[in-house]
Amino acid sequence: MVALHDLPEDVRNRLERNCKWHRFEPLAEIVGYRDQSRDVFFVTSGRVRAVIYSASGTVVAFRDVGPGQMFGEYAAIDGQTRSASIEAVEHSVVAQMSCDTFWKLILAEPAVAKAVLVHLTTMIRALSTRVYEFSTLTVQNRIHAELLRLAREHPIASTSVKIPKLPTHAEIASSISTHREAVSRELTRLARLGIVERRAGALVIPDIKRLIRMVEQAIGE
Amino acid sequence: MVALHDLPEDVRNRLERNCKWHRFEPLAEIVGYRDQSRDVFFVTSGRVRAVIYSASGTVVAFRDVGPGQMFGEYAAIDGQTRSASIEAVEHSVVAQMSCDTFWKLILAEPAVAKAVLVHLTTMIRALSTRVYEFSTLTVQNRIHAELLRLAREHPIASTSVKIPKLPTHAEIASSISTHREAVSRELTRLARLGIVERRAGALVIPDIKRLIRMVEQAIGE
DNA sequence: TCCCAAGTGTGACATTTGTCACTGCGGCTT
DNA sequence: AAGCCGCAGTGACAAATGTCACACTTGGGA
Repeated sequence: MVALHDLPEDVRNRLERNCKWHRFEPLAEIVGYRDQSRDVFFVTSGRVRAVIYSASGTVVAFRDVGPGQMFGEYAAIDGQTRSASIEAVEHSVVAQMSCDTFWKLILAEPAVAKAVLVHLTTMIRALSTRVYEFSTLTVQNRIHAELLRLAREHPIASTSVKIPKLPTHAEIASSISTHREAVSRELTRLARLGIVERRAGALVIPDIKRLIRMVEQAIGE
Repeated sequence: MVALHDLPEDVRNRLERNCKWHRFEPLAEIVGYRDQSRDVFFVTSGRVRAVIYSASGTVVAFRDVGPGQMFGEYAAIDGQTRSASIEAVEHSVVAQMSCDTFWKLILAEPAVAKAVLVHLTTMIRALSTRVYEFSTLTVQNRIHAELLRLAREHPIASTSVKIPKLPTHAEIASSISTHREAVSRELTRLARLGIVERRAGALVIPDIKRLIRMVEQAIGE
């Protein structure tokens, strides 16, 4: 997370005056794939998502961006076209900063430079993992790995983890490159095996270590 | 490319004294996947490759690093373990710089900071493309796209491009997540269609625009 | 309350992709 | 010159994955 919060107050104030603020409704497109714009955006509230729609209708989801996080940084940094579309998932408020201001900020504030560098390597690692999983894991195992990633965002209660708002099957599918049906079937299978329990809107994993073992075994095979 | 060449000479000399130099034979492992080291390396001559071997023997290739390029930067930046193994492909000479020196360099030299930022976004774009292609293209189309990428590294002679040293089928396969056989078969098919011509050790693409059209059509479908 | 839309569950089937097994071809070594 | 080795070519088959069709569930609005 790029922590603009930690900047000296006068710097932050000046930056905020340099931003344009926008609100977006769900499904609104904020940035278009391959656009030539180069501004950087900071999400204040809500949630937006980086996706690419192929012409045949397949949706590839790259990442979700929530409060305190930024998007649009790739084009701002390298001057290329937008690497993906950004669309609002929820009602969102975002601040728009020009690429020039962003560069000045990076070069003037070492803490920002560090944060951006770390942020970029984090993205690289996430994408590498995805490529690696795609190359070595079956669809089933990718679903397990994705469940584990979702679980890791929530606290462990003794051995069990509750994922309160499980994304739709279609959303899960589009982040691991498969189809809704495969996710549905696998969840049913995992439920039969007692590895997950489906509760209204939520998913409970009674024994998270068991899932961890399954994933580790799949990766190390 | 992170251009250390462009630094003032005194800075560069000091840096070079801070580096340890190494030579590696082909197949030597320079950095191990998940190691905890954090040094950055610069390739002076030769070529090294970032790969992960799954326990089942599948090889996933991430990128090749040649003279003037660096590797090991992710761990140096975020302090995590190594994201992949690095092994020498050819006899290579490599300079090793400590993570601390690297950070000082970034923070002291804006040109270096910029270069590293651009380099990281380039990596992100390459990985995103790979994820996108994997999610939307068939094996055949991924082979076409990879051939096009290889072709783009070489000059166009009127309409044709010659790829002098085509990587082995197995190498191509491991950068697009498929198998040697698929590459072999598809090259045969493309040769029959007149889209490629096989010459001793080289591959000629007589009409590069035709290949470009094929790839664009596949992506936009 | 009822109905609709979005999301889900599941079977049957089609297609793609991977696996195995074997042959052939250079180039290089002994 | 013979033989070996890594890479390449290819057929037959197995397995994984995707597609389609349709029924069911559920949680808000009208």
